[in-house]
Amino acid sequence: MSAPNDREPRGDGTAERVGHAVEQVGQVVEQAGYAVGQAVDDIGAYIRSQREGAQVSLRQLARSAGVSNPYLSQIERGLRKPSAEILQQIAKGLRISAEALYVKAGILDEKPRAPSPMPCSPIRISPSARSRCSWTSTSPSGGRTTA
Amino acid sequence: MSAPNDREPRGDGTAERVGHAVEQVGQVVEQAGYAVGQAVDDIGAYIRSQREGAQVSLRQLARSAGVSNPYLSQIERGLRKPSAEILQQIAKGLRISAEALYVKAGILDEKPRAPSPMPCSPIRISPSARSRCSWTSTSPSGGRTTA
DNA sequence: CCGGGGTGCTAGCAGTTGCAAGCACACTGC
DNA sequence: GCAGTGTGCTTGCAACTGCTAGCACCCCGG
Repeated sequence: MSAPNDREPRGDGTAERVGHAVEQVGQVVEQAGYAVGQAVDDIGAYIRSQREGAQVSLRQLARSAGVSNPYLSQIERGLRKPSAEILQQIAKGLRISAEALYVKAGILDEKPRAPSPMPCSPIRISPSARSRCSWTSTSPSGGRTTA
Repeated sequence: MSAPNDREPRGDGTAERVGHAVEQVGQVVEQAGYAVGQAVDDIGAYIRSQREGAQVSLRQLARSAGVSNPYLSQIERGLRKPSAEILQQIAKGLRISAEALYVKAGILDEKPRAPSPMPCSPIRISPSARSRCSWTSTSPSGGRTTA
């Protein structure tokens, strides 16, 4: 059994337990890396899976989406990070909602939400709301707020 | 009265009427230009109005949003077009929803919508759905589809 | 063999994005 | 006067985005 021996073994039986723990830590790290890698590649892999599910070639989707096929290839492989506009075009080409791609890309939350500006809307400013919207705890002209 | 005379006057009274019509056309074109210009500057002007409504300086918002203040200035003046990520950060700084800025920037629709991929979801592929998802009216290997 | 169609990817490049360094100006206190 | 703080903006630059031209490969028909 290839037990890792990167530290001094404390005893005959302890070395096996340490090796087992190290092995578990390695698995956890590996899973974390997989999760991080998945997040980075999520949108690209998702686009590819949608495209393949629709049985469409990369070039066909690129054309119907109005993006270049090399760029779509790079996006799918996670080499580039497309803008929202490109995602919108790809969604149109895939005939899915742009929001679905936004969510996968991490620029939109999953839950539908009314896009309302709050709480410091300029239309509803009143003296009491103004004090609520104060940004500096100190006086407006005070504080070391050099940019 | 400075009537525009870019065409031959047909008669003594017709010249005035032509000039009046040209003046009206000019106004319509001017309004259209204003609408186009407004659309381009919409997100920048909107961010500025929100910021001023909250009585926050450009630098204060830039810092709380985590973007550079020159860049925020450029965005407000319509000189640059920020990415969705930057819009997200600005929304956070303004304490408004990112969706509100996405809508103003034209990358999200006004109406809340569930981000569901449809109709060619790979999970729901079935023979009938597959034929519905066909992308080429001709046979898959036919057609001039050179990219 | 050839040419024609298809496929996905590589490489180089122009334009864009977002930043840091710095400027000019205003205001305040000594 | 000075120095210190604040304001918004200009400029130059590195990194990034999205593209075009081209490559290698596959399959098919003459």
